Amino acid sequence: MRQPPDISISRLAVYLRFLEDFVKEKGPDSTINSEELAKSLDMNPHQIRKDLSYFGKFGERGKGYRPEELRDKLRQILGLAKKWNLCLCGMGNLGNALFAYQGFRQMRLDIVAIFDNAPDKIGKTFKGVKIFSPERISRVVKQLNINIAIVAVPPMAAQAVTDKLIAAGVRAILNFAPIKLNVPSYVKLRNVDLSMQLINLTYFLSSCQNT
Amino acid sequence: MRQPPDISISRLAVYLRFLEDFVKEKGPDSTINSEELAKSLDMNPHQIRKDLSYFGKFGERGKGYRPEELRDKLRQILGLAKKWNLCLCGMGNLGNALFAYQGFRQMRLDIVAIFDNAPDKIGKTFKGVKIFSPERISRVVKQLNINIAIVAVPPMAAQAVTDKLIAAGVRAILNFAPIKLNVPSYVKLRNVDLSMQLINLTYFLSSCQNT
DNA sequence: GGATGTGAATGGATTCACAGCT
DNA sequence: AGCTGTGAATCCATTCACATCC
Repeated sequence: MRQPPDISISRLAVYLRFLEDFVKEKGPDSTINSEELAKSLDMNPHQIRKDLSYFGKFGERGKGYRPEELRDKLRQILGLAKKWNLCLCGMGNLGNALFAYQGFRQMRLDIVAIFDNAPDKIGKTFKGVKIFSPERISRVVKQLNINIAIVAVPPMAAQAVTDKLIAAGVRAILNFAPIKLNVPSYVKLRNVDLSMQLINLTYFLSSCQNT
Repeated sequence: MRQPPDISISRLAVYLRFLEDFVKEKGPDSTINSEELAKSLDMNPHQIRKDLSYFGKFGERGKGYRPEELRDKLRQILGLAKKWNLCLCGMGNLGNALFAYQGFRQMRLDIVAIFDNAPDKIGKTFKGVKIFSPERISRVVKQLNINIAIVAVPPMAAQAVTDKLIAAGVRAILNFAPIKLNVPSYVKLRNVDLSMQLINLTYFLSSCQNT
C-alpha cells in the first residue's frame, strides 16, 4: 500500500479527539459507524474509512467501530501512547497562549522547558516550568530529553533558535514565525501561519461584494 | 478559466508578505522574477506563476515582476486595499495572544471590539479596545461595522457565540475552538487547529523510530 | 535572450461502488 | 441485511514544457 498522506494523519488526530470525548460520554460499550462519525465531524464517511484503511482494519463489518478500541489504536498510530517532552521558544504573547493551551496537555504533550532571551524572564518559573536563556538550549534539551520544539519567537530570531535546537537533537519543530526556516531533511517542520488564514476571509468577502 | 483554489489564495498572501518586506528593503525600482521569489520562499517557480495567472498578468516577459506593482495588485486581489474591522470573541490566553499579534495589524485587519463573558473583564478597555458582554454582539457588530470575527472561546461556548455573530451580520469567521461549527453557506468559515499540527510531529517521530 | 503565462501531462487525494465479512 | 475495507474512477492541484512577448 501507499504511504499515507500527511493530511490523513491530521484527520486521524481529529477522529481521535472526537473519540476521546465520545468514550467519556457514551461509555466504552457503544459502537459508532463511519456515517455517524462523519456527520459529527462534517466529513465524508468514505474519507474516514479510507484514512483508517492506510493503517489497518479497525471495525467490524455490519456493526461499526468500538470507540474505545479505535481510540487506543489511533493513539498508538499517532505516537500518543507515550509522553512527549516539548520546549517552547519565545515567551511573548503567543508563547504565553501556547503554554496555557489545554489541547496539548490532553494529548500528553508536555512543555518541560521554556527559552526566552529577556533578562527579566530568565530564571523565573512558570507553573513549574523554568525559563532558560537560549544559550542553554543544547544542555537543557539533552538533559530533559526534549524531542519537539515550538518556535514562537520574532521572525528575525527564528532561524538562529532553530539551528540551536537542531544541533541539540530536536527532530520536530512547530514554527509560528512567518518566515521560511531552513532545516535538514531529517527534521520535520510544520508551519502555522495565522494571518494567512485571515486573508482567505478578506478575499472571500471582497470577491462576494464584487459579484 | 477555472475558479482559483483556496490554497492559491493562501499562497498569494505569502507572496504579498514577502513583497511588503522586499519593497522596503530593495526599493521599488528593482525587479524580481519567479525564480528568485521561489527560492526565497522555498517554493516552485511554476506554482507561483500559475497562482498569479488565475488573476491576470502581472509581469513583463523577459524581465520579471516589478515588486511594488505586484504588491499593490496582490493587496487588491486579496481584499487588503481597504481596512477591515474585526471582533475577537474570547479574551483568554489565546485571545490575548491574537490581540497582541502584529501580523494582523500590518495587513490593516483591526480588532475594534472584544467580547468576553467574564464579569471582571466586561467594561474594561484593552489598548483602546473595549470589552463587551456577548449579549451585546448584535448591537456592537452593527454599530462598528464589523465584517470578520475571530472565535477563541472554549469549545462549549463556540456555537452559541457563532450564532450570535451570524445573526448580527458577520460573514466570515476564523475559529480556533476545536469543534465543528455549523454555519450557513453564505458564511465563510476557516478553522485553525493547533494540536492537530503537533500530532503530525509525534506521528513523524514515532514512525521514524520504528524504521 | 530571457522570463512570463498557460494548455497539457502528471501526480495525489477524494469519492465512488461494490466485494467481502459478520 | 448492514457496514467495513478497498480497488477503480474521478476530481483537483502541481509540475512541465513551450509558445509568447518584451
